Amino acid sequence: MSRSNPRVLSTLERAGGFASAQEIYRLMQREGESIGLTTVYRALQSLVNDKIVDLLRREDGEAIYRLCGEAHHHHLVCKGCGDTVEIEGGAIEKWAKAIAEEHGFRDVGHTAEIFGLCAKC
Amino acid sequence: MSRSNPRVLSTLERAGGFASAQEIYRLMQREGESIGLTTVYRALQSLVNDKIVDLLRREDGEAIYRLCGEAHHHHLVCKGCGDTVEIEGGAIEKWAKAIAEEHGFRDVGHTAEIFGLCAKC
DNA sequence: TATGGAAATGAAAATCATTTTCATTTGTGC
DNA sequence: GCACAAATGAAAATGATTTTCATTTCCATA
Repeated sequence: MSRSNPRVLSTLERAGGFASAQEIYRLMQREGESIGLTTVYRALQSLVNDKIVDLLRREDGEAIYRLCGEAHHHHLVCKGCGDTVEIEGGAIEKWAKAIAEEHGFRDVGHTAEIFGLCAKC
Repeated sequence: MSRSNPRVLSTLERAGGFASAQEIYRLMQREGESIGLTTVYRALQSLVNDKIVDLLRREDGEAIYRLCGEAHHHHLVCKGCGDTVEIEGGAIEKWAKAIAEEHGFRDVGHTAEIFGLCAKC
């Protein structure tokens, strides 16, 4: 039953604990690992079932997988050059939690991103 | 320039202000409206650009469009039933602004969404 | 050590939302 | 009426994800 392929999990870890199925597949290829795309998808599904990774969505709808418990962070992205800064979101975490509780929600996650023009652009 | 087809907007309203492009298309077909799927997509994109509707994602990644008020707000979305609550984000506005300034960014916007399971699910 | 079946694998095809292309139609000002 | 821009939509392209199915790998047991 457990199709949680350890090579896929380890690649996700190496990717910074955050990547799409396609990215993981490409990464494994580049590293000379022999694996099929189908297997990557199945392994990720299995990891989600086992609650070892979270399934989120990018803005364009593509599925991205994140290791559970991975300290998650947010991004400050430049609209001009695409430069990205990882930021801590302590304030956000509290805000999300408070709002969710207020409305009776549980099992709560969130996404937050800031975008603008960096100093250079 | 304005491709905000009024028939599409009115169908989205009739659908309860919440539907996917495919659903709107099917609904219009069923009602005997003659329209192409492409036009539905273009009209929705245009409505999103004009900030007349919000673009969200279902669990499976499909885009769903939702009528929204003018005021900038955030969403608390139920992963189970898709129920959505519009929330004020005063804290977020300040946080985003502060972080952006700290890194020398200007012309700043942000996105933030909270998701979880609502009381009913 | 064989062997039989269950689980895992992956290539290729299928699916499905969305976007692009491009030829045609519609609308508007002159 | 006429020219030209904008709108339309059918069909093809795209891209992520899932399904199919034949093959391979494991593993327990004879």
